Amino acid sequence: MERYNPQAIEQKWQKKWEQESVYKTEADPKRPKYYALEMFPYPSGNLHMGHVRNYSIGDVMARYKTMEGFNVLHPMGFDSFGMPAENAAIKHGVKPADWTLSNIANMERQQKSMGLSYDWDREVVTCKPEYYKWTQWLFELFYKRGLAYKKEASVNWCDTCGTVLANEQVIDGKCWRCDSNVHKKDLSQWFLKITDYADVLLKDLDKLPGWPERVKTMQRNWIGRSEGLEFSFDIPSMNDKVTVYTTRPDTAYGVTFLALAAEHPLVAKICETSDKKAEIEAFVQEVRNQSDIERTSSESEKKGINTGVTCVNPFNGKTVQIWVTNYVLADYGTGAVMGVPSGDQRDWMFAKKYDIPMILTIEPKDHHLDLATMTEAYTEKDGVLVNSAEFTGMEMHKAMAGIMDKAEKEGFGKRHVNYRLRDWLISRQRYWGAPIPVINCPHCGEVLVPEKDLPVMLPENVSFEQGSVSPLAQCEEFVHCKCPKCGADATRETDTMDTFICSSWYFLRYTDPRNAEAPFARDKVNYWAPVDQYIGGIEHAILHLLYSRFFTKVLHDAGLVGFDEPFHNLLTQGMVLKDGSKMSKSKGNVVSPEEIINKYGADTARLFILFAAPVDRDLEWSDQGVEGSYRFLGRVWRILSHFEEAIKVGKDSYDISALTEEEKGLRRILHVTIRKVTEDVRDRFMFNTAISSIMELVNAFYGFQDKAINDDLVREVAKNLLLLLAPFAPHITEELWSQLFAEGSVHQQHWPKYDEQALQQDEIEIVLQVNGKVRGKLSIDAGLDREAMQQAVLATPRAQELTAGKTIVKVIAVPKKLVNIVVKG
RNA sequence: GCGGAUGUGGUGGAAUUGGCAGACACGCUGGAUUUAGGAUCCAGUGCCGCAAGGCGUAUGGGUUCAAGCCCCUUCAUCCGCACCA
Repeated sequence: MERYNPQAIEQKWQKKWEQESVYKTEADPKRPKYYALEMFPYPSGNLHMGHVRNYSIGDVMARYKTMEGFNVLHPMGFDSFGMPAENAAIKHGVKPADWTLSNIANMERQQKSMGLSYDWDREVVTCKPEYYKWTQWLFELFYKRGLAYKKEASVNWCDTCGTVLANEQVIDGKCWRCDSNVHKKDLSQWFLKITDYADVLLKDLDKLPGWPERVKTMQRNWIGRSEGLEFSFDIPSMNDKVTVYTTRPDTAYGVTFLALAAEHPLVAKICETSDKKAEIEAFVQEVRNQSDIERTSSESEKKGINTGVTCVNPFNGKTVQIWVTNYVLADYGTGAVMGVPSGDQRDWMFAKKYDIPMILTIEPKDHHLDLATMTEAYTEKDGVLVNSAEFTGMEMHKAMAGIMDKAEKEGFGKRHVNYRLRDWLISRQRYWGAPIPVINCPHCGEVLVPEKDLPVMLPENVSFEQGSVSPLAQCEEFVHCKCPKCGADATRETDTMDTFICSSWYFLRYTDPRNAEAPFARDKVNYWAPVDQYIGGIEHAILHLLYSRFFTKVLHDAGLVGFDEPFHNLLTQGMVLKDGSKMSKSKGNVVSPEEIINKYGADTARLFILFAAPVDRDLEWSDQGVEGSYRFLGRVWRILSHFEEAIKVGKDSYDISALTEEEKGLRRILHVTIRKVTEDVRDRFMFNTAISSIMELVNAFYGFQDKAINDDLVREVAKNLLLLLAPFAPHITEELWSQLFAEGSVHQQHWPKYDEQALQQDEIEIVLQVNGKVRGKLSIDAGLDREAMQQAVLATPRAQELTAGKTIVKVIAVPKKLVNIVVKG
């Protein structure tokens, strides 16, 4: 046999697999299915190592499950709408579609060079009309179900991207994509009512044991459910009311002021009649000029202004001042907060600064507090009420319930659940996205584009000028249309949808990708979906994974799918690092997958990336490590070449009892390896240790390189070695399989099963300990029970020597492991 | 500040249920082969020590015959959330 030449064999097999449609899949209700999915990429132009890691993990699972007999769906596609294509158009004058499609072509080529087992016939590209038609159709479904609406709101605006952003896309006050500062703007925008699903999105996280705890925690925090009381203070001078929300109704008797957000509608109303109008408005302006980061930092100084207007605490009839402040959030709760300095640290600091009185209402159970000597608010969630009328003396949790009952009974308040989660802002003032299929008619108002007219196509001839308004809004032929209801002249919605909409349902489209009548057929989606194993980066813990769950639940409620969670199991892979930090152009530490594949082949690249670290941990790239993986594949090639004759003359079925002890030892290692690799891949995603155990098998095989060995055993070892390695290194195993076994593709063989008999040993080595310290190793009969083992060990010369002149206090024997002799003296 | 994760040789990492710490690999050292280099094959490689032996899984303590693993303390690094009333 020739030398291992990855470049030659990899291309050969990739071509052959494609010609013979080896990875094509069809739904087959008679067979158990397995849906393996990697997060589809944005077509930036080139694969990076993170992609290689992602796809390598997914490909191992898909190939392994196929060999286990599952009907496997393993598709790929492109999340191809978004800003970068438009930026390329602005900068270089290329059309976003051309830029995107040529990037896709290049990335597909790179993906194909990895030898991934995708069914390319199912490819989904979100920027193609055949796909975004259904994205628009789904928008209309949401609209019809009352889950899509337009409203005027204070929204996040990114100047650089020239568009609004969803809350989830603002990271530390900055744009998730371009990292520039985000500020608030009042605009009329489209939202999806994800808040209607807040509770079920939260609750159903408990139905996902196959998700990392970390991701579930992040989603729980993001949804941010809290229970409390909403109640109203009367404003006698204005004949009005102001409603507050609190999770600490037990402190309601300690209210000494009322705090409003600068944006609260009451502020403007107060200004209408107030003689402090100018002062208040100046303060409001100052607050609104602060950046989001400043405004929401707990470190910022708490400031406010007394409006001079007062309101009445319905619990105790006390009159308190209404303040406008910079620390109350306008869009959480009611935008108004009861101020209890003794029970809340923020209120404490505010009251200290402005000399607002305090009332103590909660004390610890074991001692009294004195406002005069306190240095901070008492915020423990444990204590007894004081100064609280009929609730004085009551334990705080009991009081909390009692106080809420009182508010509800007397009709000035109601128990209320609040969420941190906001509705999803989905309109974007950009061109390269799916147009929102809505027409604005002067007579009929908002009208959906009829289904027969979908998709609303993106026009091709638009101009891109940086800093201008959305190209779509400038495109006359796009904007002007007739109202589908009354036929009058009307205008189109010129905003497009957030690309996260496109990616919230793509995994369903894969099940029926060419359907022209519907987003997917019910039988197909219900056969293949939900996804059995989803694999991707942790960066989508909230964004994509929350949105996809939301979509799935809405589609479930609409009867389109028979399940209500999209991803059964989730694996969040670690990052690929170089020199301790994430690969990036600016750091100059990028390793190009294409170069690595050209130099060593895809099998080496895949093997290294799977071997170098557990899948969920960050992986440090090592050029020397890659060499090591390449060397290992060379070793596999050489040892099988060396045994070529034996493999070919060996028989598949043979008399195992004829093997020598040494040969039995090798056979035992083989079957231990089969067990280990199976369990590591199937149960634990421990690809690194699966590969290391295959390496041990190869090392053991080398031990017979210059020795006489049974041909049948050689054949058995070689065959199973290739089967075990096939999911990790698909090309080299296919090539060796075709040369040595020639029974069709190695990837269409059955996954090997280990032989329980082969694992048995007559003699085993156990450890001898004295007082817990290792003092020797002994070989004993494997069949001995605890008692017999103890006797056998104590009788050995080594044990005698170690215990001579000492009193044996106790002997602990662990079958097949060790004997520990506890001695004294 | 709150929540979560992680911490093991020179390096990446292994130890699945409390039972031989360091599998496998990188690197390094030596040997074989080779005109030479490379490649390959073999052996060695936690630290201290000539050895016997001792020490050793971030820190300090505890439980246990036995602890990387369980409990408590402290520290470090990373991630998420963060004026959410």
